Amino acid sequence: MKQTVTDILLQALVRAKEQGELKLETLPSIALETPKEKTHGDLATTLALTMAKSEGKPPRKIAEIIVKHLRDGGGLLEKTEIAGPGFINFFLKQDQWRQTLFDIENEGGQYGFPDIGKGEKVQVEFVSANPTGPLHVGHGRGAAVGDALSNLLSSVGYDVQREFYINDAGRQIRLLAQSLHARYQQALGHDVPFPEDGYHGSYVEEIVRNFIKLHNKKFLKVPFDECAGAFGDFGKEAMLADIRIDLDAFGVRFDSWFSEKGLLSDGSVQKSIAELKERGHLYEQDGALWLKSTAFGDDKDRVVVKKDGGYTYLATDIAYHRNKLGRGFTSLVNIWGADHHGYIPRVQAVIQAFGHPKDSLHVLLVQLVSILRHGQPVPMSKRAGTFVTLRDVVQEVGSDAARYIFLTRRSDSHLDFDLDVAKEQSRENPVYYVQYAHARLASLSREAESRNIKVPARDAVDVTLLELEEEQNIIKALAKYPEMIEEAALAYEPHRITYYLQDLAGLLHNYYFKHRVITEDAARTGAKLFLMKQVKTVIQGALKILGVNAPERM
RNA sequence: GCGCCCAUAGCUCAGCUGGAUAGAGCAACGGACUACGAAUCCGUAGGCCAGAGGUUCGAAUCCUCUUGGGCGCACCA
Repeated sequence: MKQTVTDILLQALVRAKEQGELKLETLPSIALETPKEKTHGDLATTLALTMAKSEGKPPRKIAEIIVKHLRDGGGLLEKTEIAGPGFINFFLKQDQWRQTLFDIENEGGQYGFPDIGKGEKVQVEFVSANPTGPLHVGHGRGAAVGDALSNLLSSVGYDVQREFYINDAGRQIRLLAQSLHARYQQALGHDVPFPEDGYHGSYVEEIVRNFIKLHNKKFLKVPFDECAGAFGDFGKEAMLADIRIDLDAFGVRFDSWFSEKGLLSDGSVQKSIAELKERGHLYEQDGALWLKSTAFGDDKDRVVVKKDGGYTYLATDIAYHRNKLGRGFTSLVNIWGADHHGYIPRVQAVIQAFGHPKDSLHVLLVQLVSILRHGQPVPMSKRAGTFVTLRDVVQEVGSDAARYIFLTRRSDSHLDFDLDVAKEQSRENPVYYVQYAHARLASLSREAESRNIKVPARDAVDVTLLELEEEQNIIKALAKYPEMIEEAALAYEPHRITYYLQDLAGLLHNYYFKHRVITEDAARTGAKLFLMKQVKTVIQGALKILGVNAPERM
């Protein structure tokens, strides 16, 4: 619809040029928007305003010229008017709007998902928590955002892979091993000190209990350095199993679990470094090997191989991103905690050092989540082991509420997660507000069915009977859905879907409260049921992207 | 000290890559259940978009500075 109007405008411009009324040295890009104010029409363009300078004419004058040359072959437009300083407002014929109802009827769950990806391979890497402790709410937010984004991208035609990067190589795992070792000794009666910055959570003791069941006192007299691997591996596997359980309960599944350790053991790191050396992006200084990342906009160069011969974290990340690029993704999306933002220029430098454009990597930052109870923040400290886990939250408020609330903000803004609100079953809780709209519609169709009233088929419905203002509003909202989806996908902003849903649910509730759907008027009832059916389809599809259930009953 | 992000109603936040009179929810106040689900709806009030300059037909949006917050600045992971 938007495209058609754009075409009409373009043709008008061409005609105006032919008749010498406009200079049109460069063809302007035509931006159409939907005005907030209804009296400003259904679509509007600022074309005349933007052209004013290059044409050397007052914008209203230009608008008049354009409008004069408009030819609406398809009978799309009801009227066109010039307003304000030179806006051109288009009023569409009602049929145009109503057509969207048939579009939804025809396309069903596919409605609103244009194929913009065209099968391009995209990878979304998210959560990637260290397997040294349970997932906390911050990870949950990352999981919700990553999963919804993946759903969104794959719905618009991208071939999406979801990957979890396992940081299983470094000091963290060693620290976990030390913590386990200490608890192991303690559990078996040896009073050994607990490592200074070890993991204090009670889950460590639980892992140790399982360890003892398996190995008994086998490692009691073994020096730590000789059994670090055994403890580390056991701990890692236990934590990963735990993480999978939590993610599963949260409805998040990964296509791929990628181990950092593997990059070291299979020689990838060495190969990557060799390649960068060949490309001339590495140099030696002070006994260390540096990446010349400043060449790509980083504010300082970074060490890759330390003086002592050890690799930095960047070294494995170089290998990891080289590996990703080698898998043929045209676009990589990394979802990171916001505290890693300083790391972005470094990794983008890596991408470019391998000869890929900077923007083939998109880093989405996810801000921290503060948990509130009764409006008061719940204190969290990782050191003291008192952080709120994702498991706790999902158990308390449910997966739907948690996921939805995680997606009610832009990912890079702080989020206050109030447990009491999340459990509340009212308008204050956006999940219920939207789910209730869906359940209401389900209830409505049950009601219609019980009265033996059927939703009419597409060729048996008279949608011109949908004349009420509230019905128009709903239809327009439905027509805007594909646009919203496309924008959300291109901007990597799944939160837009929650806002859209709240808006649509609001329109539905408003309408539903004011007007009866099922009446004595059979034709009108049919048209309304048809409309309601399409609303339900859209709500259901949007919730599916978010990974939230669309209940038939609540 | 350098860099990144943020500042919008009392609170929590949207604001669609510069558009027309800045929007929701909560809280406050006042209303609506003899009909398909009141887990809902309607109304009122609430703003110098942190401040100051600039860019232009037009700025919450872009640029500069100031103030006030958050976070990064390792041969840690």
